[in-house]
Amino acid sequence: MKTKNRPPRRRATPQDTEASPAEQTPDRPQLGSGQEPAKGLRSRASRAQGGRAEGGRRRPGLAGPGGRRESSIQRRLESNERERQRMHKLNNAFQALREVIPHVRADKKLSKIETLTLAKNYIKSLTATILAMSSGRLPGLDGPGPKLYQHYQQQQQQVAGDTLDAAEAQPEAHLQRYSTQIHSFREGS
DNA sequence: TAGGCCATCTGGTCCT
DNA sequence: AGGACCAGATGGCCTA
Repeated sequence: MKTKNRPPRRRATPQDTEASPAEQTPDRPQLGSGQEPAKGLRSRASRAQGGRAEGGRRRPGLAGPGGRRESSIQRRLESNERERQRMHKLNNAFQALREVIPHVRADKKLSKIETLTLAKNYIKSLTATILAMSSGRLPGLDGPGPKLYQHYQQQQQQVAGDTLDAAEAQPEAHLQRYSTQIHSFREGS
């Protein structure tokens, strides 16, 4: 696996697009995202927002001065901004998730798919650990142990039924898989 | 240079 | 009706 340790990318500002009018094409509207400026590079927002005829899908409806109505363009710009904010929230959530997954090399940022996969198996390993502790300590007595274990068994039977993967239903397998993934991520594979 | 990852735009669809 | 959500498209950045 390659490293994904590059610095966060900047986003465009209205100033950006104004600062590079030569790169703008007349067939796309100007958008403003209100983010911090870039250094030497056009931001994604700047690019895709219509600076050039590249970045993002090109729509015939947007083409040409006589393309869309002003109100339609304005709605699209507002929609773009909302979508951008939504994706930023999603990315913030990913970052928060990365920060609670232990045993990950600090200098290597997990990709989104790595984050989700590792988190899933981390949760499973924690569940297996809790079960091992509670069922061993409270066999047949009052308390969460037996109920939790029953619930877990039901879940695992469902998983096994869905995936036809018997190993997936074994708590030990979760811990093993998590450990393996941590190891592989650490090695940058 | 290829491949992986990402940000952004966009139109369609779902939801409130 | 308007916003949220989703997936496809596109091109830039980075590493091996």
